[in-house]
Amino acid sequence: MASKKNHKRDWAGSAESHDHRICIVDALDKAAELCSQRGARLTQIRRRVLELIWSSHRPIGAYSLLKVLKEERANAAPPTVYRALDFLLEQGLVHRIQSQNAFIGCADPNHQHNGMFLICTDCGNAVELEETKIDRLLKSSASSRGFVIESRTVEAAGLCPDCQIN
Amino acid sequence: MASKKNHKRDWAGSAESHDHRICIVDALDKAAELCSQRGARLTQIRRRVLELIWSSHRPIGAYSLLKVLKEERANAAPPTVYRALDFLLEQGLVHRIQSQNAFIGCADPNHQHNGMFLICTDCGNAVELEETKIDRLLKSSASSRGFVIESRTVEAAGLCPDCQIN
DNA sequence: TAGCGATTGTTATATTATAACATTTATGGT
DNA sequence: ACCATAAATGTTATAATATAACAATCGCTA
Repeated sequence: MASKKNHKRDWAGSAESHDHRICIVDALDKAAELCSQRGARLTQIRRRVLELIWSSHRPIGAYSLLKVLKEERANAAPPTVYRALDFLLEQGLVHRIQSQNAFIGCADPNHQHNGMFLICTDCGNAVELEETKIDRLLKSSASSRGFVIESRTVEAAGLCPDCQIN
Repeated sequence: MASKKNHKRDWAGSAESHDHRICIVDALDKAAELCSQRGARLTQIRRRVLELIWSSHRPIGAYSLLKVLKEERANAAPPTVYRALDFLLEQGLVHRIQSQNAFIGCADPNHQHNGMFLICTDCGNAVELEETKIDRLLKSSASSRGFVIESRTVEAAGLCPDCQIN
């Protein structure tokens, strides 16, 4: 009957590897600080959406966010979420995972960058990499064809250490 | 009045850099050969969808394909296109461009691989790279975290040589 | 040529995302 | 404090992408 596992235990993510509550608080604090420095307004909605996104290390979709928001704010609608996401993306506080049409918190919002991710196909968790070498290679490969890169998507799917055990 | 250019001339793509008709014919021939070898059926619909995808070097969306198909086959519907796309993706004859929900012909269908692309934000053309170094780096970066990659997406957006001129 | 699996037809619907316009809220200048 | 303004949010509608489910047909082979 091949029961499909669906880990709560987390490689990147939750109780067993770290206290995720701190993860969330840190992310929100840093976001508040950055927005303040930039004169950008981290409103209630935006802050709450960011918090929801940080509620796990799994990318989360716009309509999942909406579902939760609706319980708290009866008039939440798709634009409510998408506008908040637009803001958070602009501020570099979250990244979009193109292969999933979903969103995840940025690990290092201090400097603007496109994320680079390892995404577990089993537990769903994602970790952000910073591999300057890959960017350099990609840039030089592009350059050799006269192409100038403005942004890029790098997403790898596979099995995280925890999920390989099974 | 900043008129928006929209090149027909092509870096990767059409009349000025190569005879694209040959491009299409080659792709279809190779697809037929591969499918035959594999005992996979390149039916009329599948062949036609592949041909439409190869009609330019721009990634094309499922509903653009559908629009054309409908002119030829009154009963074409979304599943018609998506099934053909599923087949072509399985056979490695096309790649999905995640950042655009669109599809493009595979430059080298002989060996199964995920594509790696440079996509011009101006003219829309895409070229497929093969950078084994990037894959090696990504693999080793994943490996150092105990992660095993099964597939990946690498897409860079920017300006192709032609479109930088303006 | 009967049976079977693969392919296609058909209808309906799920999921993701944006357009357009109305209303409310926050903020700086006076 | 008050007003003008821009920014943010509310609201309704719809566009764009993708899949589910079941029926009909096709093509191979036993």
